[in-house]
Amino acid sequence: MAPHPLTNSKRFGPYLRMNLKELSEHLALSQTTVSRALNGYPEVSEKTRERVHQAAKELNYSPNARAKSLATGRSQTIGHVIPVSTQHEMVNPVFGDFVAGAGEAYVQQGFDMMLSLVDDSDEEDAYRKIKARGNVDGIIVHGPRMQDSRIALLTELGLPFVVHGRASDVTTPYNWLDTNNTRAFRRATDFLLDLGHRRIALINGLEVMDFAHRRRGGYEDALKKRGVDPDPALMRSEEMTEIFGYRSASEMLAMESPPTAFLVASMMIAIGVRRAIHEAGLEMGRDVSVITHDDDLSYIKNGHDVPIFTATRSSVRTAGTRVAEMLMQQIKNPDSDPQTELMEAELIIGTSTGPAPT
Amino acid sequence: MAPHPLTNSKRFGPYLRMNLKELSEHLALSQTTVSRALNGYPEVSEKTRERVHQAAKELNYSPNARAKSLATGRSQTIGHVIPVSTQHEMVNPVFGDFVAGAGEAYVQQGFDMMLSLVDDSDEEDAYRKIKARGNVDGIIVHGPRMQDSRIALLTELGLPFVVHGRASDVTTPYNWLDTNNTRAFRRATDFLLDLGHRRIALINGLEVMDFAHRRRGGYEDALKKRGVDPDPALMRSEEMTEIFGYRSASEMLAMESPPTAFLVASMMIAIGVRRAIHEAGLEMGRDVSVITHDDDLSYIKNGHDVPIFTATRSSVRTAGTRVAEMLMQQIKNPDSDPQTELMEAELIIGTSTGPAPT
DNA sequence: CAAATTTGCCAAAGCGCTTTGGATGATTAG
DNA sequence: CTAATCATCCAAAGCGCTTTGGCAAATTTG
Repeated sequence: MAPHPLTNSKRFGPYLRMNLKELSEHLALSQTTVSRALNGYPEVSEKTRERVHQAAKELNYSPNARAKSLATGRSQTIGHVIPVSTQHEMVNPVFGDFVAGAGEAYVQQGFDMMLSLVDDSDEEDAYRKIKARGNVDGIIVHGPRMQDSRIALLTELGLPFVVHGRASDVTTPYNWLDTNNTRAFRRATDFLLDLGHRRIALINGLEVMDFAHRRRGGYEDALKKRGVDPDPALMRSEEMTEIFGYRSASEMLAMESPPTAFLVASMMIAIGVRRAIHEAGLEMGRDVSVITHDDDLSYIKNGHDVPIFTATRSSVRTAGTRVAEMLMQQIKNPDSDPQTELMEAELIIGTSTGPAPT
Repeated sequence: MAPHPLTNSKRFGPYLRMNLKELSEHLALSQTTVSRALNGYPEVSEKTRERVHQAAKELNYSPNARAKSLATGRSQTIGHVIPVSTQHEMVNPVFGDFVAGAGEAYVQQGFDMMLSLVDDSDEEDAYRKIKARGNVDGIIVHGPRMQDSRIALLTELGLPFVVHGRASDVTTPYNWLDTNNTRAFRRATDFLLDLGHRRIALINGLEVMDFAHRRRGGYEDALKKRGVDPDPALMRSEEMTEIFGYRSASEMLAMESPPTAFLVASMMIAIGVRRAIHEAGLEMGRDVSVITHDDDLSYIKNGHDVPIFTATRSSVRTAGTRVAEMLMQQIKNPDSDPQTELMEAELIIGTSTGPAPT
């Protein structure tokens, strides 16, 4: 009845954009055959397939992703959902490396990557919408908190997902990949205890975040096991900026009984702590020891050959790749059991630690 | 003839997902009317519109984005294309802030954001494919080089785009937003010259990148205008990491005639330079001055109340927002003339600069 | 050499939406 | 009271692809 409003001249830019119909007419074949040829189905002779591929390349044909996705029900797209609230998870330098790692995995398997900023306040609605709008086949959940309602919601929605991190309070099984934060910080604390330190400060990330909560757990575990009482005056928890590290350390170093060592949650914090130590006229590694967690970020490397800081290191970029692979696997095989993966951090020894001053 | 393979039970997860047909049957209305009601067309009575909205909310209906986009020819999605080559632009901490800023603008106007990693080697093919696949309405070009073939290509393809930065060698008009890098570094250099510094080092980003090239231009301009010959031994150019800053400064400070001031291209470099200065037993701001460019990143703030470093500051997050807005504007109004915007950086005075030692 | 397979291709339906060009009944004008 | 005008709503086509079920022609089989 009605001609469709989008005429060719409107749809195509100044540059030609082929569609399947045109390509098949050009080849004097049906759309079916061309489609099958391009998608590697067996019901087409090698000669024809060759011809089709040739023509597709010459005429610069790529199938329209939206049409394809509508027809197949799969979008070949992964969503990364970034919670935005007071703090912006995304601007965290860690995010860049994570996403870079994931991106590599997507490219390999022909997936696209979509970012969505979601406000904490209408989280539930947002995730429902993502499902309904249907432009992703699955999502990666960033920044899990200790108790995170998103996991139950997504399970209920039946939208495949993998969590980067875990939510301590969720007991139902789900897909996650996490660093063994507890163990890393227990080891780091042990290392400092072995060096004779007893007043060890913890400068941590926000402890609503699951990873920060676990790190603190490891730290306290280790202290208690040696009969050292965790001192609340030596613990801070906030967003992991340089300033936060600087301020915390400055203030603690000014205490009557200052810490002799700092265990901190990120390179940025560590850099701030180092500044505070210098400013106090002390030397790092001699007067005060520092251990940091190191996400092995490309732009904030912990030294080149010799590490600057003693650190618990775990590559967040590798994590990104693995999480992406897990999700794509899950999408391919929706009935498979939930996968989990725990990455161990390695303790690398730099020049920022030494025996406790006597 | 053939029933479609995707049955309801397969398409829907365990959770109900409404489509337009079902919604309209539920309301005893045609799909046309429901569609018009939801999209605010006038040919529908207020009472009906009300009913439709009500039902949509109750039944948790959101239109399928892929179908909608196929029907309208618009995808409501912006692509961010990240060149990956030796270095990974994306992992640059700047990227996180930029994308966060852009993301906010997208949310406002109901756009989605898609990231694509594109290898430099098959750039042309990749951009063609992006156009053909048609899942973005426009793209944002990151990391422009001095001569950047992407601009001509995209213009030819007729795919709306905005460049974050500029390409010096491209003379045809196109949409861009840039910081006035030349001016910023000229001012910074002038500032140091005014303080009596004559041996001023430049620790720059990769100079194939347009922004770095311009910064160097500003620096050299200022020097020459005062009759100071730019000394190649005082100039370095590489990826802007902490290590690079540290190494460059260490080496230069060990020269026979070391620089008395450093002009550097990023906070990370500056932090490395500071480390080198401390390690050399010098004091920043007294023995050696440092000015950095400061992108005002959320996680690498240049001090709180009092800036640490004297800096040329320009918020990359604001840039992200503006670029996104420009692109959406351009998409809405494809025939409008190319827009350009030049952001001025402000010079903020911290404690890292002082008169040249005599 | 006829019958049973196999091979290679095709027409048409369907994915879920928008939009065109009516149609229908209510309202107003002549 | 009839004709013209509106205000609402609808059927159906089309966006560009995949996939089902068929159907000739070529090949193999008995």
